[in-house]
Amino acid sequence: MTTDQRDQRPLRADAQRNLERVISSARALFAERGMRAQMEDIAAHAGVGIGTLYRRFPTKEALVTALVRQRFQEFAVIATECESIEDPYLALATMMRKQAESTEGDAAFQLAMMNIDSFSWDGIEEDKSALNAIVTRIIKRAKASHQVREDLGIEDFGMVMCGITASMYFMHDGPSWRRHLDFVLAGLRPQ
Amino acid sequence: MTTDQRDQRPLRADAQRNLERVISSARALFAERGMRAQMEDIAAHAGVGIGTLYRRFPTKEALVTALVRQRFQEFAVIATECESIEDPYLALATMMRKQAESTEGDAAFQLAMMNIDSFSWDGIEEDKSALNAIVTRIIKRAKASHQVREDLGIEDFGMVMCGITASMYFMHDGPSWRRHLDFVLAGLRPQ
DNA sequence: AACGATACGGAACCGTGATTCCGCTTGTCA
DNA sequence: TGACAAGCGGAATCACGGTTCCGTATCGTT
Repeated sequence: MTTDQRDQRPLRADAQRNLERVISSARALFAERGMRAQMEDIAAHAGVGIGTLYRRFPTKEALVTALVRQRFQEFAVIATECESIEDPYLALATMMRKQAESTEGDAAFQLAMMNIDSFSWDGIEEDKSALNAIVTRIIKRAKASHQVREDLGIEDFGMVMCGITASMYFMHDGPSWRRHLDFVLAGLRPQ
Repeated sequence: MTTDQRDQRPLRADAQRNLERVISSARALFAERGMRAQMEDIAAHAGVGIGTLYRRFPTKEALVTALVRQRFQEFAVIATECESIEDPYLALATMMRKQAESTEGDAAFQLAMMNIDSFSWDGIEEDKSALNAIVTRIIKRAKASHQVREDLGIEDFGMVMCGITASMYFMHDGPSWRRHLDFVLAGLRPQ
C-alpha cells in the first residue's frame, strides 16, 4: 500500500509505526514548504533519525512518489464515486471539483501533476492509467449526452487539472483556484 | 533598461556588448533548461567569464528578474496594441492569446508568473502595475459590452494566465496550451 | 533468557552550483 | 600615449541538502 505490496514479511511493529509517522510528516511538510521541505526536517518532524527515513525510502524521490501514488489511488476512489451520479455533466464537474478539493494542500502531488523537478515518478503510470480508465468513461458519457464539447478528450482533462493545480499552488493571494475551475467548467460546454 | 536606468555613466563599449550577449544567452538557456540553467553555462554560452556575468548581475535572482521585467514591458506593449481593437471581447481575447504566445519558451518569465523558487522579484511591481492598468481598461470595456461575465476582475486575469502558463511549462506532451486558453476564453463569456 | 534479524540515530561525506576574490587587461580620456 | 577606472577571467570558496555508514538498540522467535 505505502511503499509497495511486493515486499513480503510485515514490518516490525516499531518500524510500521515509524513509517506511518514519516509519511504523515512528509505530507505535512511538503504541504507547508513544497518540494523545499528537507529530508532531515521530515525525519525530525516524525521524531526519527534520518537513517530511519532512508531505510524506508532510499531517496527523496521515492518518498514523494509514494505520496503521489496514494493520491492517485484516492482520485480513483473519488472518480468511481462520481460515476454513479445520474446527470452526466454533473458527474464530470463534480469529479473535477472533488479531485481538486482533495489536492489542496498536497504539494507533493501538485508537483507530480505538474512534472516539476525532473523526477521520474517511477511506478506511477500504473495508478495513473487506472484512474484514466474511469475518467475516460465519465467523459464519454458526458459527451454522449451532448452536455460538453464533442472534442473533449482525456488529455484535456490532465492539462486542465494541471492548470488548476498551478493556480492552487502558485496563487496564494488573489482569487481562489475554484474560480479558475468555474471558468474551465463553463468553457467545457458545447461549442 | 536592462539592469536599471538609475545607474549613471554609460557602460564601456565592450561591457555593453557583453551585457547584451549575457542577456540573450540567459534567455536561451532558461528557455532550454528552465531555472536549472546554471550561471556558469550562461557565461560560457555568452563567451564571457563568470566574473563578468556577476559584475552585471550580482545574483542569479537579479538576472532572472531583469529578464522578467523586460517581458512585462513587452506585455504592456502588446496590451496597448490590442486596446485599439474595436470589438471589446476580441480585444481581450487577442491580448490573452498574444501574451501567451509571446511567453512560449521564456522559462524565466513563466517561473515569475508562477512565483516559483521563492524569489522576491524585487522591482517587478512597477512594471506589473503598469501592465495591470492597461489590462484593467480592456476588461472593463469587455464587461461594459456584456460580452464577458460581469464578475470578471483583473485578479482573474492573473490567475488564468498563470494556469495557462503552467500548461505551457509543464505539459510538454499532450494537447497544446492553446486548447486550455480556448476553454478559458469560452468560460469567460456571460454566465 | 538468548540470539539473530531488523531497525535506529545521526555524524560524516559528497556533489552541485552559486558567489567571491583578485591579479591581469583594455577602453577612455586628457 | 600614459594613467587609471572599469572590466575581465576563472580558480577557489561556501553553503546547502541529499545520502551513506556503522556502531548500538530493539523486536520477535525459540
